Amino acid sequence: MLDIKLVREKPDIIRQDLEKRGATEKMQLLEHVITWDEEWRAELQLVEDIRRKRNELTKEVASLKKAGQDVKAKVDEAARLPLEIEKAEKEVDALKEKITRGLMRLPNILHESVPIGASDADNVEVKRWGEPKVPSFELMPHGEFMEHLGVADFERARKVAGAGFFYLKGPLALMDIAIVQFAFDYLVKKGYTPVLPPYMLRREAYEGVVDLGDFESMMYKIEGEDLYLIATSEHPIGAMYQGEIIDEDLLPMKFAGYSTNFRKEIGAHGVDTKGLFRIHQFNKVEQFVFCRPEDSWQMHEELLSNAEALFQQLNLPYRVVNVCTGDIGTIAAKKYDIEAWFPRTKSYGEVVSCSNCTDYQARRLNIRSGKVGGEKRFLHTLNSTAIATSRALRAIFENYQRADGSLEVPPVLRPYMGDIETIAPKSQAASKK
RNA sequence: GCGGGGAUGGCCCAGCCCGGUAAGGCGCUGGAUUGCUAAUCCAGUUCCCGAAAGGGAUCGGGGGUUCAAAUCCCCCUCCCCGCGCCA
Repeated sequence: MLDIKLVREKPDIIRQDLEKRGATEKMQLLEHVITWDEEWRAELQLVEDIRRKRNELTKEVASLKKAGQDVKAKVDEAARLPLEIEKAEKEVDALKEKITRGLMRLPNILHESVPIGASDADNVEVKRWGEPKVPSFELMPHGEFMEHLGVADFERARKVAGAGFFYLKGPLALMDIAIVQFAFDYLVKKGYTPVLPPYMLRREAYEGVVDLGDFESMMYKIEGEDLYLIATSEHPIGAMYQGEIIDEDLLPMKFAGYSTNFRKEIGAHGVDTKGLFRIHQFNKVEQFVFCRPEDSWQMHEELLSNAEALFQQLNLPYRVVNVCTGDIGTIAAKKYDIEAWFPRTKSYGEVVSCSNCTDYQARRLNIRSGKVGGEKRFLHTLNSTAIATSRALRAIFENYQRADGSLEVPPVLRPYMGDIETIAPKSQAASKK
């Protein structure tokens, strides 16, 4: 959420930003918010004048009573005021509500380095790592390959839960956990605090992290309870400090969260329908940072480099893109995506999303930093995928696929998997050193 | 699910029975003073509008009674303790 004071005092900053985004309707919304705010302040003045009159009369009544004098005249005069107050107050509340809703729909102010563009096609590549592999044989789609190896069962998952679910079995189940451990080991060494958060949040907490109006269509809700299954551990970790004031000396607070994530909408179906690219449930290690405003841009780079390090150690080629105005969404001031190389489609696909939300999320969550009793300000929040096992597994099952129909286990994962080097058809035949 | 106890400013806590300016402590910030990492004293320390003077709001949330509600009445939410159920 944007600061109303920014709207009031420096609307041109916001206008320029919306211009960059080419967001015409938002531009109109901004002008409305400005007008509503003026009206609100005028109306507020009115209410407060009446209230003041009432407060004066109330005091007079109190002192007259104390002195044992007649209060009837004053009481009669005061009795008329509540109705007036109520009327004007309704107006004030309605305007305030409109303003708040408007503010929440206005997007964050972009960092100057965000490229201008209409869609993900205009994202700007800023880095490329690794040699994209061009296989000498025809690769199986990862889902099919997993079934071929007998380590995943999508059919039976469909039978019991519907499309978009999976059973991972044998070495693949181990590999999923191995990826998580591998990522945790790396981040913990870097000073990140591991967190296992609640997998469900109450509506009120969820409203703090996302606009449920936009988001609800992809959320799973528990029937008969005020609980939503989380779509990412970013949400419970962000909500963790809702309404609190954090001592600046404790910043930055860096977390490595792990959870299963639940999402209803899984988007377009296509060749890779069978598999782990778009699913209702997946596992992810997430980085989340609360920091001082002056540190957030440096933290943003740190989060990206952590995620990069994981893909480098897995030896999965990737590129980094700076996400453009048309693709960035409303919350982030700047966003990098890491796109891993998928040799079967000979294309890069999104595996990591790394955002600096500046104070936009913190204002909505009402998380401030400072010395208690001293000056307070909204802190900055950042979030980034460290690694999502599902998408990493797809990349692994393409990049490490062998012509003989087996899979080479990435060396960095072997210590977490009983040192197996290969997964061959018929999972029980997985070979050892 | 049943019974009981709670929710007051950054934190702790008084006020509620009996309606009339939310007391006190801790912490923090600024200042004064003193020859010493300290003590003492003073001021400030929720939010909103306002250039300021000043004003307004605020006691978990919502409604009601009243000239006036932290306080009285009704509804709701959450937390804690015990019991029950349970991995």
